[in-house]
Parts: sequence; C-alpha cells; structure tokens
Amino acid sequence: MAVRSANDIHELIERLLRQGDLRYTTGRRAIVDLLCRVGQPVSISDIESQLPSIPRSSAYRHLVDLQSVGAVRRVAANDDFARFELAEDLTEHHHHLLCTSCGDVIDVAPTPAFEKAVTTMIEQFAEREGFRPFSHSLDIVGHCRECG
Amino acid sequence: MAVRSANDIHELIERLLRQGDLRYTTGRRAIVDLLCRVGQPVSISDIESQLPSIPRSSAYRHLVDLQSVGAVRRVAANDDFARFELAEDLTEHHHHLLCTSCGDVIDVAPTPAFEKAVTTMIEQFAEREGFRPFSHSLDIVGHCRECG
DNA sequence: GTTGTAATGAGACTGAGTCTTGTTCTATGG
DNA sequence: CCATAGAACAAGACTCAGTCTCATTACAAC
Ligand SMILES: [Mn+2]
Ligand SMILES: [Mn+2]
Ligand SMILES: [Zn+2]
Ligand SMILES: [Zn+2]
Repeated sequence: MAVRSANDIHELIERLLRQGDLRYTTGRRAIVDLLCRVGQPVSISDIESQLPSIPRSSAYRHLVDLQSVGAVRRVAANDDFARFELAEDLTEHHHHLLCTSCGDVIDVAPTPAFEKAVTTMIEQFAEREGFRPFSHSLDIVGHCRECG
Repeated sequence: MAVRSANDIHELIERLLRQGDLRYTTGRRAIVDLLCRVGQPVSISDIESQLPSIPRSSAYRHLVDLQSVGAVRRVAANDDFARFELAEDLTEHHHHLLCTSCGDVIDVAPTPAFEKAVTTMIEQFAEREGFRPFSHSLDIVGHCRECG
C-alpha cells in the first residue's frame, strides 16, 4: 500500500492545504505521519494513544481539515468508531475487509480486471437511475485471520 | 425489489421471531409493514413521521430485535443517520446508491455476472489475507437524479 | 515590531442511540 | 373464568463519539 514515499505524501498534502489557505502545522503533520506509518485505517483512540500530546478536539479538527482538502478519508467500519486513512488520490484505490469480531479494517487492492467490471456495473446503475457516481466502496465483512 | 409479497414477509418474520422466543406484536409488525411499503432503506425519523404512535425508544428496540433474528439489516448511509431495510434473506441481494446531497439511499440489483466477479475477487482477498468472508456491500457515492 | 489571520487547548455542548424502571399486555394452566 | 410469569412497552435518564465556543497562542506579511 506504500506506493508513494512519506516525503512525497507530506509534500502533496502541504500543497493541498495551501490551496485551501491552511498551514501544514506540527499537529497536522504528526497525524499524517501516523497514517503513513500505520498504513491502514486508524481510529481516534489509535491517534490518542500514539500521539498523546495532541488533544482530542485538535485531532478531530485536524481530521476535518485534512478531509476538507482531500488529504484524508473517513472510513466506516463495522463498529461504532470511525477510522481515517490517507485519501485514495495519495495512495491507491482499494477496498476493505471488516472483521466483525475485533473491528479491524484491512486494506486490499483489487485487480484492474475487477475494477473494470465494477465500473461497467456502476455505469449501468447510473444510466438506469439517473445517478451521477463519484466514487464507490466495497466492504467485505467477515472474520480476520486472528479471529478465525 | 418486491420479490416476495408483504404477506410472505410477515409470515417469514413471524417464524424468525418465534425461533428467538419473540412475539410478532403490533409495533414490530407496523415497522416491518413500513419497510415493505417504502421498499428502500428507512431512517429513524422516517419511522417517527410515518408511525407517530410508536415511541422512539420502542422503534429502536424493535429494530434491534428484528436485526437479532435476521429480519432487518442496518445500512450505513453517507450522513450521520442509520437506515434500516429488510434483510437480504427476505428480499434479494443488492447494492446502494448514496446521494451526498440529499442523503437518499437507492437500492440497485446487480447482474449475476457481476456478482460472480465480486465473489471471485473476494475469494482472492480471503485466500491472501486469511480472511473468512460472510457478506459484502458495494456502495456507490454520487448525486441522485433530483440532486443532479 | 505591528497587525491580521490561522491554529490551538480546554472544556462545554449536541444528539443518535442505549439502558433503566415501572407498568401493561398476553400466553398458559389450573 | 382468574392467577401468574414472562415478554413487551412508554417514558425518560443516560452515554459518549463527535462538534462547537472562546480565550489564547503561533505565524506570516508588511
Ligand atoms: Mn473498487
Ligand atoms: Mn454484491
Ligand atoms: Zn478480527
Ligand atoms: Zn439526492
């Protein structure tokens, strides 16, 4: 999932923020750094335990800001807690395996052939329903390796 | 999306509830009735406005009970509000178009060919990650006909 | 330096969803 | 019938992830 270097990502995000008249401050950088390091969707409690110097309110605000400029994406898991990951523009398009037992979210990259099938299907839906699609997400629900 | 009659659905759900030592009471029936009538995922505020005689706490409890016996499924939309629909066992497997403007959720049925591609892809993921899949959901995010 | 604006920390607040409690329904059986 | 036990219910208190407010601090531009 590390198709870009962390340095590249920092540079790209700095540009995105500047386009939105936002600065790439220490707190924001620390969160992006964590998202790069972990390489899978991260919860607010992950952020709290890994970056204890960042207050909860600031972490949430940073996530909102980073989402507003397209650097971060919110991911709905199978439990009550949102996760956050780098936007697909900065990494690559992928889908999620959701474990109903431990709540873990695992990134998986689809093959081009499969994505082509998805795109075709979406175009059919769009045509039929007069719907203009922007993106899609495929979540696979089950049990991860650890949870059997 | 009406592959079964409402009567069939009531009968099936009554059986499911009985297997869980639960009764098919008026309130529960009213909610199932609404889900049948609307034929698309319904929010708690939809239920409140369509069934004003059912208190919010009861509606939530009924939904929990109906989910626990596999009659109802919770659907995550693109806003903060959960939706509820009849379980796929009672209707048919389908996917969702999520409008980011009005929050509407539209059911769409995939072709068998597409579902086969999805199944194959999921098996690959499962193999690679040691993941045991139970189900999947494909959400297409965009704008509905009304919202352009 | 001065000044305007963005960013921050602390904590109050919101509200969808859950839990508790006292009451009412209903199935069963004597 | 009536009695009784367990399920269902209404009302409202409560929880807590997430948002908002506001006073303070860090920047950037000039
Ligand atoms: Mn895809
Ligand atoms: Mn499918
Ligand atoms: Zn797991
Ligand atoms: Zn819409």
